[in-house]
Amino acid sequence: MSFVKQLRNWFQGRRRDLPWRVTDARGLRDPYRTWVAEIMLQQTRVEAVVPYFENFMQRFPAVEDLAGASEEEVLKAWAGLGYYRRARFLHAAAQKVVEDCAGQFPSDAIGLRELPGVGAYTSAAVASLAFGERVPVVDGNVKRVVSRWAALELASDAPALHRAAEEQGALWMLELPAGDLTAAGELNEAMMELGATVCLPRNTICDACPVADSCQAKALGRVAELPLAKRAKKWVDLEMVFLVHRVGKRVLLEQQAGGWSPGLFEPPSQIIQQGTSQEAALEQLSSSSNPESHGIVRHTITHHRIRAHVFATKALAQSKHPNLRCPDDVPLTGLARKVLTRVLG
DNA sequence: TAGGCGTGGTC
DNA sequence: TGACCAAGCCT
Repeated sequence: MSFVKQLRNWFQGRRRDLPWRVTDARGLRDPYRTWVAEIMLQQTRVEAVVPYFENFMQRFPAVEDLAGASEEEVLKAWAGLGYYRRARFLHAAAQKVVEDCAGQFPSDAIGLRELPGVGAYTSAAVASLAFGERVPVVDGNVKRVVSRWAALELASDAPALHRAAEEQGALWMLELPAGDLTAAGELNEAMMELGATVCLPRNTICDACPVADSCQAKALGRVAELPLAKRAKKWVDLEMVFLVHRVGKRVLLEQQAGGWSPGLFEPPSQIIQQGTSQEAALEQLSSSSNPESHGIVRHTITHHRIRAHVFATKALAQSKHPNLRCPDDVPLTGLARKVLTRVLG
């Protein structure tokens, strides 16, 4: 039996009963529900999505309800799911569908791709599941399955693996029986279901795999190695001291000349060099009396992991210092915001 | 194109 | 415990 037939047979026997897997008489799904589910599922586990999806559908049963809601209402229904930009895009896309398309979703992947927040994955998922279009989806699951099945020596985040999965998926689409509107969506979901329940990142369950007999990685005993690990970030750990001079509501802020955020403002800081002490670094910043410790804030920027020791003092020698600013008046770096929040609340 | 975005689960 | 991951997208 072919890969496609084996996979479809397997999936038909064990597809999970999920609230967005509701089909009409033709076996197709409602595009609105499908779209909302796929956006929610981005980088988010099925179990986490289910209650949010059901609540969302109750609150916004149709695309017109979503388009007519306020952004605050939408964000409230999204609160806790994370990646909140998804909710704003979802809201904007609903308004676009209602205003520009009379409430009708574009019926192919190319058209769907025009909606904000809808990328290569989501457009293919909705097009295949709601419209029967024969386009392959490529997500993390599909890439893992393909990389093992074909024993590709590629990292999980390599663009070449994404392309290979797309090409292989397009070939599998060609094997589907003509005239079957449900086949493409079913194959796409079967690939993802295989990756999510059997062909796992770790502890892969090859005994339960319907295509183990044609899997190259299994034949080579390399399932656990593929896809190759993405190159680990070379983190540089940095220890810093920040001193926040306060005079009333104003704070001493220095504009960055270079560094990570040229032009932005931060309180004076000092990197604690290897072999030197926090106290020594602090003395570089202030000759004034005992600064008060406000603990440590952590921040990550590019490949640096920063632990910043935060100190504050109200005793500034001359209160007419030119660099005294209201923090709200100047652009602050992300790290400066964290430091100031720690001191000022 | 590499990094940022949120949260919860796993080891 | 912290690092890493999970149905991506945008800039």
